[in-house]
Amino acid sequence: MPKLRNTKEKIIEAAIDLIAENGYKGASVRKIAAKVGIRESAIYNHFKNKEDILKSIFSEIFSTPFEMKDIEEKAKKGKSFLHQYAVAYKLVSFDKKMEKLFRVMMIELFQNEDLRESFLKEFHQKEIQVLSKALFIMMQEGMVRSADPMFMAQEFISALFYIRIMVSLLRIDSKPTAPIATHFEKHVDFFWESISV
Amino acid sequence: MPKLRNTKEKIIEAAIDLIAENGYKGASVRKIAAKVGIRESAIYNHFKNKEDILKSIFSEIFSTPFEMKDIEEKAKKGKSFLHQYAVAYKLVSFDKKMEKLFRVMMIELFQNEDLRESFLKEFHQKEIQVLSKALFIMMQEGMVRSADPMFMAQEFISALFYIRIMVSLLRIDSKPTAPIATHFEKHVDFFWESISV
DNA sequence: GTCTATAGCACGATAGAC
DNA sequence: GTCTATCGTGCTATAGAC
Repeated sequence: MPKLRNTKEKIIEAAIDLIAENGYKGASVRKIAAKVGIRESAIYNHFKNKEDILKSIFSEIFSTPFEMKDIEEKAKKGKSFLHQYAVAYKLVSFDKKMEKLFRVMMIELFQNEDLRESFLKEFHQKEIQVLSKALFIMMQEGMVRSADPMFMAQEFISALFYIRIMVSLLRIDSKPTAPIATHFEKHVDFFWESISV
Repeated sequence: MPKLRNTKEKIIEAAIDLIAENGYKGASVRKIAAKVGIRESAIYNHFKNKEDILKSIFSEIFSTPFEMKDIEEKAKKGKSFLHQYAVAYKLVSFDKKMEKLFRVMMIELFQNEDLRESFLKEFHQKEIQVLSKALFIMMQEGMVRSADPMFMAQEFISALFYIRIMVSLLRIDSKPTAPIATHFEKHVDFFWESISV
C-alpha cells in the first residue's frame, strides 16, 4: 500500500517536476507551494530557503543507482556482465523518477558548481571505476584484449550516456523512442566485438 | 583589424555570456543591458523582446560548424578521415565562442522545444548522415567491416560528444583538461581498430 | 505546521523626450 | 538610437495570528 507521503516529500517531488520542466529559476517557491497545495510560507517550515530544496534533490540524484558488488565474480562472465550493465542503464533511463532527476541534472550541471563536483566524483568517476575494474579482470582472464581499462570503460559508457540523453530528449516531447531504445543492447554487441580477443 | 561591432552584435554577445553562466532565465534584460553599457529600453530598439534575443543565439548554434564537402573523396582515406573529423570536433570543443554556445545549448536543450527540434534535425541528424555516408563508402571500399552505417556513426559520435561535455564541464571551473583532451584522437584509434577489416 | 499579510526587490516591457 | 521614468507582475523571505 502506498504510504501517505508527508509534506516535505511532497515539496521535493513537486520541485523535481517543476525544475525538470523549467529549471531551478523557473521553479518558484510560489509554484512549488501551489503544486503541493499549501502557501509559500509553509515551505519554510521544511526548508531553510529555496536553495535548500535544490540540495535535497541533488542528494537524491547520486543516491547510488547502481550497486555493484562482487565485481570480481560478475566480471568473469565477460560480455553478459556488460549486457547486464547496459540493461540496468536502460531501465534507469526509462524509469519515471530517474528520468526526471536526469533532466534536473542535465539542466543544472552547467549552472551549478556543487553539482558538477558531485557529478564528476560520484557519478562519472564511480561508474568508470566499476567498469574499468571489471574490464581489467576480463583482460586478466584473457577474454578481452589488453589496453587501458579506464579508457576502455569511458568508451563503453559514453555511448550509453549519449543514448540516455537522446531518450530523455525524445520523451520530453512524447516522441517515439523505440528505434533508439534497442541501441543499449546493440552497443554491447558492437563494443564486445571490438574488445574481445 | 577588428571591425567595431554594432550594438545588436554586442547585445547578442553579452546575452551568450550571461546565458552560458546562468541560463536564459538568469540572463535578465537588465544584466544584458548593463554588460553592453546601455539602458534596458535601448535593447528593444534591436529586439522585439527577450525571447527574440534567444532565437538569434539559437540560429548561431547551428550555423554549420562542419562543412563537409566531397565526402566521397575524403571517405576513401579511411582512418585519416575519421581522424580529421575528430580533430575538427576537438577544435570546436576548445574554441571560446563555440564553447559558450555549447553551454547555452546544453542548458536550454532540456527546457526549450524549438531548440530540441533544431538539435535533433540540424545537429544530430546532419552529423550522423555525413558520417554514415562516409562509413558506407569505406565499407564499399572494403576498408571497414560490413554493418549498419547509421548505428556505427552514432557509436563514433557518441564518444566525441561525451568528451566534449566533459571538457566543457572541466573548463567552466578552470580545471585541467589535458588528460581528457587526448581522448579525441585515442577514440579514433580505438574505433578504427574495432571496425577496420 | 499552516495560515494572512506584507516587505523589498528584480523582472520584462512601454511611453515619450531628446 | 538612446535616454529617463514608470507600470504591473512575480519573486524570496519574514512576522505574527491560529
